[in-house]
Amino acid sequence: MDTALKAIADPRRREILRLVWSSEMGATDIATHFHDVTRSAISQHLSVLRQANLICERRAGNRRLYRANVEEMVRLRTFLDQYWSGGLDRLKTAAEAAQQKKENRHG
Amino acid sequence: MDTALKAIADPRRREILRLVWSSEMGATDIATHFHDVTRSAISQHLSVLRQANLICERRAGNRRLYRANVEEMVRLRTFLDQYWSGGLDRLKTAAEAAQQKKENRHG
DNA sequence: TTCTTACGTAAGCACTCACTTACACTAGAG
DNA sequence: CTCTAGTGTAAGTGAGTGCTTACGTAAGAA
Repeated sequence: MDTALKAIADPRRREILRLVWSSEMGATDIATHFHDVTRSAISQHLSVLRQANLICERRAGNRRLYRANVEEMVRLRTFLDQYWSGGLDRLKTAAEAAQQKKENRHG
Repeated sequence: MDTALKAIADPRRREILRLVWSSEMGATDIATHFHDVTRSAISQHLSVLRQANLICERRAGNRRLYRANVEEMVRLRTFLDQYWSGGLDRLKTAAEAAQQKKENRHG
């Protein structure tokens, strides 16, 4: 989970994820999308994303097709959502404490 | 924004944020919460969080009270939400493309 | 003033990261 | 087999990170 979070903390990798989110793409196609960086760098970014389980790889003859692992991204999103809401809940805890007591007495 | 994302990618900093989310805490109090790391390390983590604008600092006599900058965290959450939903939208784009054309002609 | 508490910060170290160049490999075409 | 397109990977580099120890500083107590 931490690995995934660090993986998406990099803007280049987020861009890669966007590229392969809805459609499969070969590594070279992905690399061609970035003009300020080497194909090798992109390949290593793909490695990081693969290790974080954020992308899936499929081999087709010569090529390797990548697509985002939406399941894992949803898990990541859920994790963050719980983190946020956990914090937000604390903000309300004091205010809700009395309220919940009342509700309990009324229930 | 990227700075903030990298800041919360560290579990220790996420824990710190949780601590100061709902209540102010002094730096030493925060450090005391972690038994496997020095007060100095925590101070540097606080620096990172401050630079990412994720915490606010208030001075009270000798002490420095920290609290989470909820506004910034909400901004970060919104940014990620747009990122996720942007990806999910792409999943539906093909299906919706024809639909939207129809709607435009009808409008 | 001196002492203590509560903190930041510089210096150094081991490690990781993003990147490049260079090379190795695999699959198909000829 | 050779040639080429598509791709991973080793090696090296400069920058950044997380940590520690050691020191510096601001605020109040005695």
